[in-house]
Amino acid sequence: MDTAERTELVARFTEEVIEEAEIEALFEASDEPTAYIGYAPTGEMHIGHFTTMRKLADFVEAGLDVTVLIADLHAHLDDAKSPFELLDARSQYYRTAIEAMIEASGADPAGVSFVRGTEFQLEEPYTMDLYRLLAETTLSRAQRAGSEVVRQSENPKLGGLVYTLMQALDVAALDADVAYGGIDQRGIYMLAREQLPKQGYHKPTCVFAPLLSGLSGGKMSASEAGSKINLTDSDETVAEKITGAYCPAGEAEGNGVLEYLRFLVFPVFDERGRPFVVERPEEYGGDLTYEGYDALESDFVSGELHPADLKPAAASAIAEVIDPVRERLSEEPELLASAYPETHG
RNA sequence: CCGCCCUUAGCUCAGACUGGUAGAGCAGUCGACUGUAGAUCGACUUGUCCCCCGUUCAAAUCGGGGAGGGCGGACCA
Repeated sequence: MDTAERTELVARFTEEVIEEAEIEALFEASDEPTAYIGYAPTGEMHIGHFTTMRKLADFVEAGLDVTVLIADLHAHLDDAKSPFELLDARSQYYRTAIEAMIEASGADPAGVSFVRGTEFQLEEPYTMDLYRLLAETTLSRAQRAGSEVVRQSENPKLGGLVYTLMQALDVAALDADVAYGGIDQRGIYMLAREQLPKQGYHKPTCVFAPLLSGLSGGKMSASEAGSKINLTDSDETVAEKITGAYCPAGEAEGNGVLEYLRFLVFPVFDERGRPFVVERPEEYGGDLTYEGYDALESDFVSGELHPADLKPAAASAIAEVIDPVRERLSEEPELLASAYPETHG
């Protein structure tokens, strides 16, 4: 694979890359540049995480050395979303779920390294850097950088601001050439690009995944069960949620069903060499088969493909993609039970 | 250490002064209408009124104590 192909693989299905030329330069300079993505083990993982994780398969295939950070300290620093006592359990659950998603995406999870925040964030080089950054960053700068990531409340804690600076520092601590995450992470990594060089580290290249729309329209909401599909949802539950999803005919913008197909189902089906089939009554024109997303979207936008026909097909495809992850989690029910005692205990 | 304020439905809050066991908006559920969903109509559901004790025939409401949260003041050799 040449540099152009590797770069294209890294950049596909992303929301933004800063800067693509830097990716090319990385591949030119090193045979195996490093990339990292961090997750604070807070709430249960869902399909949104899956679409973001799926890209790690692209990274691995492009020859990046990928590290996944399980940011356990962050999980508590962000408004104590995860109590200290549950950090171990949730970290284990996250790791297993993420490995399952990577594997379901067609990559070997053994090729991805896992690190927990507490393994290095309490050590001296890191903490000294943190204090330096703390001393040099204004409240409003940190506030702005983390506003899309850290929980915003009427009475914000200092932890949220420290969280933001720590994440910027994580990039350097893990020696990552590429910082990857959802587009909501943009503010933090822009701070990293701005501040890390001042502390003698290199400026990280950033790759951002899109944030998918919720099934009820608008943004996906963790607190709204019907707006997202969980990794543990049964086929029936997936079907119910997709059936109830906001899905205006002919409209691709903000259409969660189409987005799930585009960013999750098609890439995974493509990896498996499998087409996406829409079963449709003869009355409406009979079955349709799609090899790629673009053809489906143009049929949908033109009105050729009706939401009522698309939904059942999308539901079973999504269920199929999620299935191995759900299986994996159900093999070890104690993972979820101890990570979320209130809901799975 | 001192003082003041807040705590009512999943969420945001009204009701408290002038005691009679609780309301609105949003959310949610269900119908109607669309070959999906949404929007729009129509209907419906939801509560340890933060906890304990007391006054009273009767306490979300009054009195005392406590918990949690917020704000301010003081202290600064």
